Amino acid sequence: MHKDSGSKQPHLQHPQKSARHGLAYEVIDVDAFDDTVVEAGPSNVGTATTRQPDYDSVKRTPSPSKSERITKTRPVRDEGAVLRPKIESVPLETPKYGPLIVSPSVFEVDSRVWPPNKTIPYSLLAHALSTLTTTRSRITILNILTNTLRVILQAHPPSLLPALYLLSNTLAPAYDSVELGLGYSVILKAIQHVSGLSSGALKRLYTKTGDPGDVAFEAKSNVRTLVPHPPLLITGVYESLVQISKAKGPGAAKQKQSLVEKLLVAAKGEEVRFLVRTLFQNLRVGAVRTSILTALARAMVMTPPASIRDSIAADSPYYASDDLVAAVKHNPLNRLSEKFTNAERLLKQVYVQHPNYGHIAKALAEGGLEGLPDRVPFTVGIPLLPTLGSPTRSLDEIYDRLEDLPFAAEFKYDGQRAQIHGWKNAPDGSVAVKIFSRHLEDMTEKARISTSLTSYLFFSDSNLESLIMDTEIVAIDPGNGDLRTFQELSNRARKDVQVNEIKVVVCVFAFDLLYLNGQVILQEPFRARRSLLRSKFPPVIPEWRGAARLDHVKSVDSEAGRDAVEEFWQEAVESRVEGLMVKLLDSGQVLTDPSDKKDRPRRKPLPATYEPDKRTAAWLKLKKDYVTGLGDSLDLVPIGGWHGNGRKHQWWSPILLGLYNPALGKLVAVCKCMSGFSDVFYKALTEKYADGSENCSRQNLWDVETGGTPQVYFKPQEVWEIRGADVTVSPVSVAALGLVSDSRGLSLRFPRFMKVREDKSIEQASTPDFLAGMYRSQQGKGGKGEGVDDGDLLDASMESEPEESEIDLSDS
DNA sequence: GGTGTCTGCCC
DNA sequence: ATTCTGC
DNA sequence: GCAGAATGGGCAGACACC
Repeated sequence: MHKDSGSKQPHLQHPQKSARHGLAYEVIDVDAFDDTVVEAGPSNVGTATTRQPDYDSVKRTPSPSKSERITKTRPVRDEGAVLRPKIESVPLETPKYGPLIVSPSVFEVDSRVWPPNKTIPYSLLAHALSTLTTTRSRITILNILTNTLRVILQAHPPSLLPALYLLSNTLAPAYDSVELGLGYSVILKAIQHVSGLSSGALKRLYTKTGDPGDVAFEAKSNVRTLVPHPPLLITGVYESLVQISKAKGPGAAKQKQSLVEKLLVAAKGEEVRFLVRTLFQNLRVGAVRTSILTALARAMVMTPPASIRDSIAADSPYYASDDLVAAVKHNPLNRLSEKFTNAERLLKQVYVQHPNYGHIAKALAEGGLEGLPDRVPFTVGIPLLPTLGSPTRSLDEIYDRLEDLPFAAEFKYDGQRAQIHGWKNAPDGSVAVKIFSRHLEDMTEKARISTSLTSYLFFSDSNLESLIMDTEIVAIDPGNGDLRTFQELSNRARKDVQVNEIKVVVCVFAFDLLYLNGQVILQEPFRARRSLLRSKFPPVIPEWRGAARLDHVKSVDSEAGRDAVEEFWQEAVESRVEGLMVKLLDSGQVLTDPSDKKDRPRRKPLPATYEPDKRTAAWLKLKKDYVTGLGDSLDLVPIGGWHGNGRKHQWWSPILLGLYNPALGKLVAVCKCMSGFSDVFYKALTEKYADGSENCSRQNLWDVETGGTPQVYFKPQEVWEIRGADVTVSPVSVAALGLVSDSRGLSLRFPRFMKVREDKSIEQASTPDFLAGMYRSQQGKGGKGEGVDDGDLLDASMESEPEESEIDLSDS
């Protein structure tokens, strides 16, 4: 559910026929049973949660059928070996857990609850996650996670890796492309099947809670299982998820659903909530990745696994002796925090260069923290997390932040980030290439053409042994090399790419070099890395027009003077690029607070090294659409909305926005928007358009034209300024339909709310003609390449383009 | 076999 | 991607 | 300033359904 809740998702709008396929269950009328029925019993995990089951929405179901009201579900087939403990028997009762929400210095792993080498029940994680939801304090969150991992490290180290995956909403390293292939549809069918509730009841629960895990928890609290299930184990749940990910081919959806149902049937109490959140890959407990790494480091400091305990040196910078732990109870300001800091820095450094929990968990079990970077090293073929840029809003701001430190300003192309690895294999000298996306997915196959280019680099330079390059892959015109749009790049095939069937020609714009011939060069300043990149890898324009080109990003250095930089920015604005990336060339020092005008302002070091996983202040991005007056602004009317999820569940979010079509006197939907609203604004908005009030209806009362169907319609009455990066040709939008394409409308990329236009009435909102003009004006820039090429675009040359002054309505 | 739905992943 | 929020 | 959360448009591919 973390992805989309609008028209693309059913959003529980289409009641499902009650699913009775897959694993056969008997749905049993609850009235047929009395309290003597064997019950799994409410688990005693999650004592910290304050949520209580609320049957309201179930009771309010209009004339519920018996079977959908309160039911029991009895599995009539074997529950599947995956969920069964394989080695030793595990007691059916959930263990009594002590509180995890205490300082690690006073927390003790209770050996009565946790005898060594017993597999750990999933209920420990559910308990931990449930405890996490009671706080927003970073310190407390870290304490809870640290204590949880200490239990695992002491009692059953083999559970560590699956626990890390379950806590981090992942199944495998990103570059291993393991996917659950589960989403809204399958999971809700499974919940429906297991709970026996109608889809209408689930829909009401979902609207109320805004969380599928909460829906499952409440739905299942109505169900009492007849057969007590052995407890879910951390290892077992993880294995089940892997099973789900492996279901492929015809019948896969049913197979996945059946595996989900087995998990749901076996889950008790809070386990249900977090299991379902895990299936949605959105745990929503305030801990994603950094917190988990930090907690793992701290857990290792305090409770190293037995396998390495004997080999710990007394003077280790990482491990806390029993004496130290005892001392910290009386004097918190001792060296424990120093050890935490050391361990965190070490573990994070290792992870960002080798993001693989499997390798890290194994190395920790075998040798602990000491020497970890040697056992989990930087490795060509394994992606490192990329450096990211911080947004800025003007060149002035950039000069304020970097002062007179030299920098390079580079074109920021609108393509796809690609980290290219290439190396020669030792035995036969064959060349291997891997290409990774910004989020470290392996896209070698999709980027076959860039893979060939990389191989070519090795063939043309026999001294080349290995490389890792940071690049942007951009669609280009094969004839003249003109830049093409992101949308066109997206048309590339992603699987089974045949080199002789290339439809989208690309240029690989290289902008950084991280590794060369066995040498890690992250620690070199950008000037040195760039110089190596330029000298070792000159541009390549192959003769065959379908082949990928290699080029360097267009750039200018600040040493050329501010006028040259200003001019370069103007060039970027006029070309089909997103803007500039400004990068510090040499490490230096900058003001802590550029607006601070004191005599002796504080300064902080600013390294020009490659900083994996950092949104560094040494890389500043300046995008056209951040700059007032340059981006595409539309004045749109809020015409509908959806119930939000998670922290926004009490508000309308996203909001559907419309253009005003003066010819029809009607509003036409363009896009949804969920960004740019403050909580205060949401609150006021949700009150103004209160569900059921005269301003808000389930029916399309005000006759607006919508592509999809919002959950509610708003009475059109106000105008908002909405900023976007680009106008896109949309397969779903009905806005400006027929003006640019007969079959497709127009929409907005990266829409966000700027402000209410108090001065405008809805008749003064932007029109379809205006939007179409904006699109054409955008197409006119940066060469002649057409952004969309499937023949249904209308000839723009006959239409008038709006004057530049008409484009920006943001201020007048 | 064609169309629609769902999912994951680019930005 | 963008943006907001709490710590 | 970091970390986390909510969710935008839009594409290909896999599968479900008819």
